[in-house]
Amino acid sequence: MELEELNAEKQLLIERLGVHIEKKDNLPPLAARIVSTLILTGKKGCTFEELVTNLQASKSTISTHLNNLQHLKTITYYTVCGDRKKYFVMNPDSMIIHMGEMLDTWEKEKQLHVAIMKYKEQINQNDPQHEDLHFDLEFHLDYLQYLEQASDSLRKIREKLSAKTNND
Amino acid sequence: MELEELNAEKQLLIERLGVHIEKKDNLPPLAARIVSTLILTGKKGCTFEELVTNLQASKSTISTHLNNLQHLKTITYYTVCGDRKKYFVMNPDSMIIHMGEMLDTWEKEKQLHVAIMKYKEQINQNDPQHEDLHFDLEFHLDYLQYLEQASDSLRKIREKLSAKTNND
DNA sequence: TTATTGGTTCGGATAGAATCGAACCAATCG
DNA sequence: CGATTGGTTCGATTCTATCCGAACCAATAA
Repeated sequence: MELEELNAEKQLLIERLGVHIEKKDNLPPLAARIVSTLILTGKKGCTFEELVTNLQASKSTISTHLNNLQHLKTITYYTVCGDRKKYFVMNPDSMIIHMGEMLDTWEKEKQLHVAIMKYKEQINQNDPQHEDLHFDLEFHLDYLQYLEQASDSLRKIREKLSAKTNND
Repeated sequence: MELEELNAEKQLLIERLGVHIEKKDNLPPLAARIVSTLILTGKKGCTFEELVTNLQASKSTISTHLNNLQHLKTITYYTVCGDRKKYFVMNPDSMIIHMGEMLDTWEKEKQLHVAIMKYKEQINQNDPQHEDLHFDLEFHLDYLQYLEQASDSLRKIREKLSAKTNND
């Protein structure tokens, strides 16, 4: 049966994607499984109950992680009239938000490299002999350049996604 | 005194860089402090004893982390004749190695996105009505493109660094 | 009103990461 | 030889992340 097969495939992908998200975003195992489930379920979303049974976890655990993920702006929910349940879905902006955080991190990393270079230059000047022991600054320059390029690339695709999301 | 100031500056930078490395590379606090100390100390390196006193940690902790970091190829050491001590320094290839790992991760991430897209396409085909609930594949295409661009950028700078390192 | 549904909150069990202390070992020095 | 230096190993300890169960609450249904 096609349907059975597709469902098995889905479970496999949930696990595979879950492991990946767990590492990449530093999330607890079950939080990552929630996210991967929502990604692979799409627009119709999942209810609290469905997550509890599908992930075989306790209500309390699911509840806590759902709240955390909402605070992180990773997920949201919608409701339908005459139905008390919440339908949880991925936040459509989550990727854009995540990219923004990445850019901030890289910005701070750049500032750190600049600060380190300043320190190393002073040391070098303070000790003009022992040139063999002088700090090598080129690495930091190269790394800064890399961060610039990566940031540019990320900024571009973020703009592109932003435009799309706003058009909906 | 200039020297005092510079040393204070160094301690601040060790802490600041340490926190950053701890998060970025997912290392234990003390391992990250070892790495940041070595980065800010440079070619002359640090001895076991210096690390123990400077980081105010136990010998066992320092020993364990030094061994782990060597296995991770993050650090190495050199020795001088007639001196039993090891002088620990950053592995000059560590950045290149780290970039290689990053590229591998991105490659796997790409494969995951491809697998997910295949799954979603099948679901869409299997259910031609309910177009409103169909999976949106564009995001994955955009993300794949981003990963490609980022990989290219990273590969370029890796080549550049490789060439330099080999010329020494 | 009572029962059910959908969900939250809190205390505690468990497991694993990170660090330490003390005993130990191997090489050199006097 | 005995003492010191440079470092390792391993068991104990501390700390924290993750998850669970049970009690609880608020809204709707009957």
